[in-house]
Amino acid sequence: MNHAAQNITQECADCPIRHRAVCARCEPDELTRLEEIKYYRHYDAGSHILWSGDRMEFVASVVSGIATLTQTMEDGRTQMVGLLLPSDFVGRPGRDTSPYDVVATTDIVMCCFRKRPFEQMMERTPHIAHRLLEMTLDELDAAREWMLVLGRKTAREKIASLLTIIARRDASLNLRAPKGVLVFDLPLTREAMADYLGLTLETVSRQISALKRDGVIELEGKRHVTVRDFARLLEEAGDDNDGGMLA
Amino acid sequence: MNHAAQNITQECADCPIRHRAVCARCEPDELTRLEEIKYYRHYDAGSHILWSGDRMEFVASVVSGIATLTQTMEDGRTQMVGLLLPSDFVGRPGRDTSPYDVVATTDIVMCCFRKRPFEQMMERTPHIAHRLLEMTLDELDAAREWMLVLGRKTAREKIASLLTIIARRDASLNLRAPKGVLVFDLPLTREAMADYLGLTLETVSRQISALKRDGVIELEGKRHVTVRDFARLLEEAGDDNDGGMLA
DNA sequence: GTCAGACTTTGACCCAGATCAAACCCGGAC
DNA sequence: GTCCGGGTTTGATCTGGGTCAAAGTCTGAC
Repeated sequence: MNHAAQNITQECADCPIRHRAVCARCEPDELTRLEEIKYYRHYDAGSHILWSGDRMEFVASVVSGIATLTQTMEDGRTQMVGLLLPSDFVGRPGRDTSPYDVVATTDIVMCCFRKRPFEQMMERTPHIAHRLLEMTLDELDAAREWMLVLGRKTAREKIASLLTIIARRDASLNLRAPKGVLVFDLPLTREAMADYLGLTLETVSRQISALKRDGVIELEGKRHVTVRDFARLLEEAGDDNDGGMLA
Repeated sequence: MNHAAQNITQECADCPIRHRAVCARCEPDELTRLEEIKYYRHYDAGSHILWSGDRMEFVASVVSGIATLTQTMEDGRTQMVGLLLPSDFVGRPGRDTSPYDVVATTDIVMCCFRKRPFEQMMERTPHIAHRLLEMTLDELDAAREWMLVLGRKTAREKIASLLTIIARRDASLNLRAPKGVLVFDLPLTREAMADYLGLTLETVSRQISALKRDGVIELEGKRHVTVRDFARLLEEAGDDNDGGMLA
């Protein structure tokens, strides 16, 4: 488990969903109601949280650890369609089954709410429904952004785009690094990255080596990354906007 | 404008959103309120309905014609991230600007609702908010399904997947064809298909020719398609489920 | 009818990324 | 310490789809 994730665990110890997932504007009594129906689940690295087609009996937010959403074809080709980092929300009120495999990439703790009571609460408190719509729209935007990556970017741009995403996520939690320099651990194996990017693991490895050789990133071991010039990384990603990271 | 689209125009003449977009369960008085704030817009083929970053002052459903959602990189590479067919909904309550270009592919008629009154109505009638969440989840699923297509499928599978989608859409409207045989017009140029599939227009053309040569589809002119064996097409698409098309 | 322009097809060639194969690295079990 | 196995890197080669180029088709204006 990486350092940033541990932070989240602590930050969210009393009420994980307060963090970013559901309750940005919760009144105290609503928080209390959420407290009453919540419980925790732990999964080991590598285990399936949900299989595609499984009945989903809960919605949840990630407390610590990493999970992925993947789709798989009969012949085994797989595509990752989402990455769940601490504070992310999983599950869809109003739907019975999961359309994807949800797999724990690291040991992971989820803060769960049984679906029925959660849905009932949604009906009572419209702003939670509103917040959920907003989160779904964010996910939709992210998915469509990723369609551009998958459909039109080169292998090098794809890697840079992924690093960008992970860096942004981690950096918003990890404020220790001096401004402009981002330090983080890759939460995924080369193979998982490949499945996210529509590449092979060999190509991922080669492109990471190339970015290192060209001074875009520094690597310590196989997972620990330092980015000294985030603007440069964005350029490599073929990204025109900075998502608010650069003042 | 193709025949199916004309059908929709007639079906929806009195209240387009009643069709499938927003109002599946509307009470009569809610329909009346919607009637009061709706108006129509016409766009010519090829014109921009919204530019990326534009302020959106309305939400709308497509009455007739086709539009696309696209993202473009600075160097001109473009990726289509959504296809708007008759009865589809555009616009996101709670968001101010469009993250995508919305372009009319054919002449198109939209049934629009000014955003503010629409949002107010959403607050008054929770089931519309609920329906909107559902539609957004559908879009999210479609986007993620498409990520698998973009990331992991071959050119031939991509083309077959696109035909599958268009055939399903059109077939649900066009009940004249004998069971099992689907007949429809391609609503997109080869270039637009390429932008949807993350290919070049030459590759699209070659793969369509190949599917024709192999008897998967029949072509009359450049746009009119007959599919005699839908299961075969699904197989070519690498798709395991039939989305309920085959009994 | 015929001309212009937009769309499409087809061919020849090339290259980014896949595939196949072999080492390498490193942490944990013993 | 040594061994083992999963993850990673690197090299050699192959190929699907991109690129460049030319020709074909259709439609609508005149």
